[in-house]
Amino acid sequence: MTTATTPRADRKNYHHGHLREQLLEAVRQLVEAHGADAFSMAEACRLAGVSTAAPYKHFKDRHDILRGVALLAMTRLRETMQAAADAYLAKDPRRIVAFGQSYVDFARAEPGIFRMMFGLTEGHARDPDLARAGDDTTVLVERVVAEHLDARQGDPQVKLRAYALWCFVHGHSFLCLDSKLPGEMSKIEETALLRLVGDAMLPAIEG
Amino acid sequence: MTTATTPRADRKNYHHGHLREQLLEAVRQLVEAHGADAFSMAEACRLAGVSTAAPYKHFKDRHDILRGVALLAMTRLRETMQAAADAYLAKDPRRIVAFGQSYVDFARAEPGIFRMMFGLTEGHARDPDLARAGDDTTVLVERVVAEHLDARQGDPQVKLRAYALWCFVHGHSFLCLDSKLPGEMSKIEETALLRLVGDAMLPAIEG
DNA sequence: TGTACATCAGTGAACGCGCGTTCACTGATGTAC
DNA sequence: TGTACATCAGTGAACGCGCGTTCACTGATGTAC
Repeated sequence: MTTATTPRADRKNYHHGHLREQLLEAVRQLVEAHGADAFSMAEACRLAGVSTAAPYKHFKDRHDILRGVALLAMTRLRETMQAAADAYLAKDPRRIVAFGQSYVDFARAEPGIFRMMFGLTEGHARDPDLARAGDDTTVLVERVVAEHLDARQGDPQVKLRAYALWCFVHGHSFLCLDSKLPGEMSKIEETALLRLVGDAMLPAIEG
Repeated sequence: MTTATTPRADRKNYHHGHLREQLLEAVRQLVEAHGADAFSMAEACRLAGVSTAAPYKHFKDRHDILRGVALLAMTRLRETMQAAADAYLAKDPRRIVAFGQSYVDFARAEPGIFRMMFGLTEGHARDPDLARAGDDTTVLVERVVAEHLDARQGDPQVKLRAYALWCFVHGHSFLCLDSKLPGEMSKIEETALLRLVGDAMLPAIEG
């Protein structure tokens, strides 16, 4: 949100003060604009208004800074999902729809970042921090599904259904970004879609 | 499959004969190995055993050749799915499972290509040939779902359910690649998952 | 069948480019006394 | 409060690199006569 780019000339102090944060923000913008593989350290430095050597005081290399951006985004996504869930009581049927919707909305709002989060294939893919962030999201999904079904969170049936639901929402998000949608899917139809899937998938635990 | 790399030295003739095909194959390998953004024309030329200027007799630029690879892969994926569907009678409940499984199997067998197909964001994303290939796949999914439900293919309910199913399979594929799977999901569990989703989602058209 | 010629798929050398990273350095800040 | 000093976040110049693309060219192939 705060994009206060500070060109070298404009800066008062020799020391930047918030370079780490500002580099992460600059890379976030670049990834969103040009994709994860097209961003360059040089361009990020230009955006942040520092020399090309400055980032190496805060990050090991370009993979490291990208990993940092992905980690922040993961956290942001989870907080968004959490907020969507918190907006409803546990047994409200609208809750699970809003929960899934928040995921899709995030993907649509920040397609470049969303793609990056799930597209890192190089060394950073196996980063423990990123893995933990992913696990946290898994736990959140399982908790919300368990509450929806009024079931125990550890129940294998809950885990299976939570995963199936996540697959659906994740797939829909990606297909949206790729515009593989059949025609154009309005917000209303999307809500219907989410509800259909929720209704079909979730109560099945009793049967 | 046929990876007959022909280094310049080994080649008998001045003219290559199958350079276009061989370049596409070389790029396919490189994309699979290093990702869509990491492949380089130069490396593809080395693989195919020609000078770096040769490709420009067959492709406009690097985007053009990447688009060609994506198009071939799209076709290959659709044929695989078609074959999976053809292996069962229309009303066999195993058919829809095998159909979805073929999609996931393709993603797992060629993760780099699969990622590329759905990750092109630059100019080629709006390529008409690619769009048509995507539409063909949509039609195939809708037909198989319609046959499974013994319903008319144009039925909006069929379209909706076909899309929901595709979302699920697509999302599962991506999550597999990213190893976001809860624990390790064996082939058996995956079949159960696919069947669960099919059972939950597809008969719902009557209710 | 033989020859002249148009075509065009290949060559290889060259270009300019922007990149990631390193280096010895500089100067602001915080702390010990 | 004043001074000496360690720390470390910044600088800017330089490096080597591989890339995408273009160029004038070469030589194999197919065709018209």
